[in-house]
Amino acid sequence: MRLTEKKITAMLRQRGYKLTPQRQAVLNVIALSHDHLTPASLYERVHQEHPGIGLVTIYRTLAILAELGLICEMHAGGNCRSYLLRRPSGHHHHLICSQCGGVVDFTDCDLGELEKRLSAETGFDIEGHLLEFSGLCPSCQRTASA
Amino acid sequence: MRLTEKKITAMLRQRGYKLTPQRQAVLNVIALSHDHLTPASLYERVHQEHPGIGLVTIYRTLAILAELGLICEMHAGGNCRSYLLRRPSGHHHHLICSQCGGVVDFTDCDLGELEKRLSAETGFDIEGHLLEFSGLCPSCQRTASA
DNA sequence: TAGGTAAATGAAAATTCTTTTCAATTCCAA
DNA sequence: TTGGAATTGAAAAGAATTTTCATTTACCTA
Ligand SMILES: [Zn+2]
Ligand SMILES: [Zn+2]
Ligand SMILES: [Zn+2]
Ligand SMILES: [Zn+2]
Repeated sequence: MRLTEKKITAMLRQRGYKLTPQRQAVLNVIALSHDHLTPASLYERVHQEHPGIGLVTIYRTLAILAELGLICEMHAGGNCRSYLLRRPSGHHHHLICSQCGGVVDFTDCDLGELEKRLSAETGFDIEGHLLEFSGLCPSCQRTASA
Repeated sequence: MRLTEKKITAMLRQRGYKLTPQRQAVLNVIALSHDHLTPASLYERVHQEHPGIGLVTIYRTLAILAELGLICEMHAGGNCRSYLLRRPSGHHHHLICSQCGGVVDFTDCDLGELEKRLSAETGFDIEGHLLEFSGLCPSCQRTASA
């Protein structure tokens, strides 16, 4: 069990959510994974170890984690329902490998200047931004060139 | 009929697609709209003028437009199936009003430096990026403060 | 300017994907 | 322990999207 998972279980309890074995199993898979997971792929992984756990529980657990802000939503590959454990707690973005789905976080997006300029040019009151980079991770680059 | 729509019908023909009244109606709505539209909202608008046109045709037309690269996919609001006519033909991004859905394009994202830095730090071979700003357009700001 | 033909259409059925319902079970604070 | 609210899985319901198919239509060619 990782530190991140401990923190999460604490947060769950804090909000009155129970810590069931099913949730632990789902959390474990999410916490240990470094790629983004769809409900279906998460279910697949969880199901291997715990065949009793249903897809409904996956959806419900994802809803709770999203509510608590513990997971990040990914958009790579045109999929709006792919999630990753939130690792840096503050503002950050993701670099996603288009081959293996691996994700690396980065925190300094430096979009302040651009935002100011756009705001001035368009009159928009800018509230937020979505930024993601995609490419090939070092490991997948080797595979590709082999 | 706008210039953009003329170009589009030409591209359609070029690829062997027929120019049916149904497609013209769908194109017309997309070309004249400045907000992003989901298949359902597009259907709703098209249906008002042309009640015979079915939702299936909307989906099929969207698929063609996407294939030809004539529409942009939006991610704001967690919806991966919201589209907008592609206005600048080159690389560009969007500024989206979270209230009315209006979209403004901008072309100079200046992410080259950041991309270089991330590439050096992570070893990723970066292929592309997704960038969207969201906020309130001038008109919706007035409504909000009233 | 017909006529032939491949493409397109709409309705309905079939697939996904996601949420709701509900009875049975389980966590956990007292 | 035990009471009670929260959670679970199965099944049903609902929403979104795709496929199927018989019929119609655009548009190239003669
Ligand atoms: Zn990779
Ligand atoms: Zn940022
Ligand atoms: Zn607006
Ligand atoms: Zn860009």
